[in-house]
Amino acid sequence: MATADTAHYDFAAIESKWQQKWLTENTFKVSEDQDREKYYLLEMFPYPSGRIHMGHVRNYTIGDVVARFKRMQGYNVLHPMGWDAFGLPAENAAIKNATHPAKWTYENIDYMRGQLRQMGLSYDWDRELATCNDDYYRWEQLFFIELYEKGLIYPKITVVNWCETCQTVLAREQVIDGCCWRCDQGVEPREMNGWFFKITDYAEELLAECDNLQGWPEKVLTMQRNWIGKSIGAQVDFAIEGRHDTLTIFTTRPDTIHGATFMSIAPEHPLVAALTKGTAQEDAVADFVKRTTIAKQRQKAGEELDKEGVFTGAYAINPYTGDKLPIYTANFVLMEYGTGAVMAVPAHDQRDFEFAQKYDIPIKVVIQPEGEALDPAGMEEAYEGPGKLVNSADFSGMLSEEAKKSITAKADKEGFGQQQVTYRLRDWGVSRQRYWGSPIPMIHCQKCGVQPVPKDDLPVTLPKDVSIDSSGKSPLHSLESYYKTCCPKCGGQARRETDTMDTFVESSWYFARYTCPDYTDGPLKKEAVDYWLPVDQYIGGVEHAILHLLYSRFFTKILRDLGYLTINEPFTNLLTQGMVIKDGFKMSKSKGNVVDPAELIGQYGADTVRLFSLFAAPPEKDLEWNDQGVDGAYRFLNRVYRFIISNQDLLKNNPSLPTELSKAGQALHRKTHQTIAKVSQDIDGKFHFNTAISAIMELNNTLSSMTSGDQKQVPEKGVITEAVDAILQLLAPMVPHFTEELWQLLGHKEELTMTPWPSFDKDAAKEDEITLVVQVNGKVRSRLQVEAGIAEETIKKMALADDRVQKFIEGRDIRKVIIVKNKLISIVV
RNA sequence: GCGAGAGUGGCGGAAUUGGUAGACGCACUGGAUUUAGGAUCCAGCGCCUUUGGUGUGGGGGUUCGACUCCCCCCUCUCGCACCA
Repeated sequence: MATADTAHYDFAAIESKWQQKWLTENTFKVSEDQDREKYYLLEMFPYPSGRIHMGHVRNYTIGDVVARFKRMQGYNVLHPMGWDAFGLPAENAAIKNATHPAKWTYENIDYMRGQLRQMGLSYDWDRELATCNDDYYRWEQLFFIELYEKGLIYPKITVVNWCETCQTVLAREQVIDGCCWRCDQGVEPREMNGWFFKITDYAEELLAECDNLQGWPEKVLTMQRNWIGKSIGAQVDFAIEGRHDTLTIFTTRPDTIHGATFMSIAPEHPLVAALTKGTAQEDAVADFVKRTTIAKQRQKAGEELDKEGVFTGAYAINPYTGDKLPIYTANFVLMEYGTGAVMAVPAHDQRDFEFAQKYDIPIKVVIQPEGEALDPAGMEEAYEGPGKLVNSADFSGMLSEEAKKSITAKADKEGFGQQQVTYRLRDWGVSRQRYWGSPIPMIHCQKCGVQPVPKDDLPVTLPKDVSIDSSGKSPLHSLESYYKTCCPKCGGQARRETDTMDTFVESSWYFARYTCPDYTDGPLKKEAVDYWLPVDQYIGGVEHAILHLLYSRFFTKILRDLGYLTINEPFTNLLTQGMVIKDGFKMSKSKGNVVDPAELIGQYGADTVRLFSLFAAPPEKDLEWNDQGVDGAYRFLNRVYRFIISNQDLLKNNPSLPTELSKAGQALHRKTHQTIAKVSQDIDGKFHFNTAISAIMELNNTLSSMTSGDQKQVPEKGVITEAVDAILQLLAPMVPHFTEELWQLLGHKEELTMTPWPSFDKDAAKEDEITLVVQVNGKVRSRLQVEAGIAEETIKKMALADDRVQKFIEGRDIRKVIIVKNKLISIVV
């Protein structure tokens, strides 16, 4: 510890001292305790990329403040940490550095664990887990098999983006202008067999339960709802002229069906080839399909292709009108949504309108908006709103909403259609042709087909003795010792599935495994999950608003249905923290605006870095990084430090509060309790750490100005002690090392971590003197110092007699006087 | 295009059952102290034509009183994006 006249506190010594103590004493270890109320606080676990960045610092600081705050409030707080350790970057790093993904990953974990400890985060390190360990992923292999048995996992052949050079499948975002992001070679569509989770079975529940997630930001819920994308409409079969098969379409506007003048189907639709085979159109259509496929692949995100299509030569019959409608294949129809085919109503759908104009197809109005008469000849765009039906046989005269029901009912009754609910949500494809992931526990037998690995044989361990070459190809596909196996059913020779699981599978249930990370009798220990789950507060970046959070919600529901959990939703409250920005951009290596937390911690200490990241912005907003702001945080801590050091003797005997207080004593006592109230409210549930810190700064400013040399009246020792204790207690969750050290220095026996959060005295916080604002015609003209609760008549007299007020009311009629109790008096002249 | 959110000093941000706009901090300016300081302390700090006026993206409205409520418009950020 430094001496009194030193300007800076010795953060390095203090921080390592307390970190050592927390580590060796296992201070934050918790277990189930039925007598205490639990609080499960979780931050999204990191990918072990190498070193922590500012985003981590911010995320984990926010979480740690809440954890420490709740602990001081008396909760049994579960606050774990682990590693989302599988994934592609490890393979890329392995190629680049000629190492092994496992080595790279475990080294990163070791390094980053040290960095997190340097931040003074209050984790129960006994619960640390890494998803690349087989004692973790073995359980998701078990889930996989159980879900397969329940029919919630199935294999499907899909078209994927395949890079022949790299021998791998590419995700949509890895295809850049139709080429591989890594080798820049052309990407081709390829049919591949993959495993799918039937998340669509849960679409309705996932959607409905959004309404119950009151602790989630509305923004995230909206994104989830849109992603699930429920629409209610009708499915209708159109007969195809001269053929026995039918064309089934989905529409949300059955009310417009009498206005259909053509049909459009997706280029990939199986009927396209069937309808044109051997006809004059065959070549033209095939050419169009090929061109469109390429164009779609090259299509950049956000880009819309010009509407284009080609006539197939076939006609569909509108079951309502008997009209013969030409069937086009069009580039804007999506195979993956609805049935991949739509009826086209140019008068009431903008896309169809544009298409009809281009190809000179008739436009038929069947909806008339109120007070307007649409004329097909004069229309410049489709009318998509509601209205009254016209040209619609028996349905003419109905309003859109009624017509939707009646028209669908007719289809249902006559057997050519029915009401249909459609979701945008697709089943979750989890197969990855990657090495560094959890093996999919399936076996392919020529004779018996697909067989799950027997549960007793789990885990299917990812072989470590492989080398990763620069091709990017997973070594598992050619590793004979791995894929060569026996069929569990017939015992014959069989091939093991060589794909691994999407890493999102691991992160979909880790929060549950934290409750019993060492449990070996199963994935989840009932007593542990029942006590700890759900997570009370989850904190992480908004970039996970859709996928990770949706998959976790889905996993919670399937684990419930498998009997492992009893909860419906994993995260009661969600806080999505903003990004860390510098010079207007998100910190990134490519922008060159990265600030390394390690350097800052070395320069200022963890407490300062924590304090600044809390103070600079409220957590849900982006944080603009400012090096000078860090200085400010550091200066504040030093001011507190110097005050305590220089008043050590006064504070050390821990004087108690006198019964009679001087005026100065009363004022400081009041400010202390007002600050306790403000900080408690700001942290609890609101997470307004920035305003909490500014309130503590105010208290500190009051304290130092009241006790500086030239004051006539200084507060009593007991009041000063109370204020100093409050400052340390209120700061404790944010700057834990700093406050512990000073707390100990002041002679407190119990660690601050274990000390209850201070309570505030309502009476003490009450103001007895108030500044009353006097307004004339809505403008502030004067201020009055009055006692609280003074009579309104007295106030009125005082205000009217005030010199500054007199100037503005002299010689005018007073029309009205409005008094807002303890706030202001407004005179209208 | 659709959906959500946001526009307040030089900067980060405070303040909304309508009631002192700019808390707290950064930067800046002046002073003190110091061998020196990027340390510390004191004072000042929205703008203007400063006994006053004006000001929370712009315009209008309600009100004694509007950052806050209502209407119109502009800008920015994020998400989705040919979803039939």
